Amino acid sequence: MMQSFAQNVVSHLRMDKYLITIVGPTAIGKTNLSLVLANYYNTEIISADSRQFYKEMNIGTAKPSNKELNDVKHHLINNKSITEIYTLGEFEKDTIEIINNIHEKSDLAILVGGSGLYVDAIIYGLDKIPKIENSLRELLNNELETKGIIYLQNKLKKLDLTTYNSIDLKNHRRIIRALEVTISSGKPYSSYLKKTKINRGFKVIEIGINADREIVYERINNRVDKMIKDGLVNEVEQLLEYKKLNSLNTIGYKEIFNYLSGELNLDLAIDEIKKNTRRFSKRQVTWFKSKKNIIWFSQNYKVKNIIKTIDELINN
RNA sequence: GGGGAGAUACUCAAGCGGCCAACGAGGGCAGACUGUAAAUCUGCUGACUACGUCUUCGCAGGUUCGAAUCCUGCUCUCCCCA
Repeated sequence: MMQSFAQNVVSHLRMDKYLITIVGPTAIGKTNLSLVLANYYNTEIISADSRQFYKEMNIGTAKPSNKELNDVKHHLINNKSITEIYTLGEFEKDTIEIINNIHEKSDLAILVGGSGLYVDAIIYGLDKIPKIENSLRELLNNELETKGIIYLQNKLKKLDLTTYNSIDLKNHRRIIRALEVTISSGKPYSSYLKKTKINRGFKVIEIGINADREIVYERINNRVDKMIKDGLVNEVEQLLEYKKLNSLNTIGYKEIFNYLSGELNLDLAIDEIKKNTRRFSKRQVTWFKSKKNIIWFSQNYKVKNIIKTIDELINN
């Protein structure tokens, strides 16, 4: 018995485990590809999409259909309520745990999503930073309102000169994050950023899909039109009382809130959703372009070529 | 037919003799990014053989050292009266 246990350990150690990541701009077809691959490799899918966590948001987040969710086991979709705060750190912890569980059964797990930062948190890891009191962020947001950004900049200059010199000082989000960590932990934010290489115990194969911009834009337009047909306005109306929540500061929702409040007519709101989605997709492309390990496939990709690429990497 | 208002860069819109390649907004393009990330923020946006040069502010002339800004004529648009 001991012997077979040892053998198991050995074979387990020798067998490399993989994480396939699938990234690319919104509406490009990531969900679809992930389903095909999950079926082919008989494995499960983890979502790296910062809005698909929320169970109250459906149409506007272009989640996989219920059928698709049932066909293949999905993780981190509908796992949170819009009223909860789900941090990147928690996402990292949850995802790693899920990947390890999948790897008990399968050599390969799939992470799909358009939230570049979230994917990076899994591939490269986050430095350990203590948890922050929620009230502190509220306090800093208040100070931003009442005293202005210069005040916060100067505060940061005193407390963490390194960060002051390296971040975009016009971006209040960056300043507030640095300040809340520094104030709450008593150590400068910059002292936590060590960029330590993590060892996750699995290898990562990064797959990117993209298309010519006109094609992406066309897909975006079609998708938005379909969301409206599917009842996006009604979905957003149900969430009206939660309008202020961060989770609802989301393309497709904020524009419809503006429609419901009478600031925009519906056609204009739809155009705004399309425009904001185009800009979002551009930001995604900018982010992913800078990632050196992504293997890109263009609009005419054949799934079998992707599988061939993955298999070659695994077998070498 | 008569009277009035106006024509500015991709769009809207300031400028009303030099500080104007021309405020601002929109749109577009490019980029940043370690716990709010579908968020947040930044830069560029007349042409070029680019710390310099060239061609622009309806068109054509004129005044002036100098015009998008003043004058004349023309074209077009809008409004009012007939």
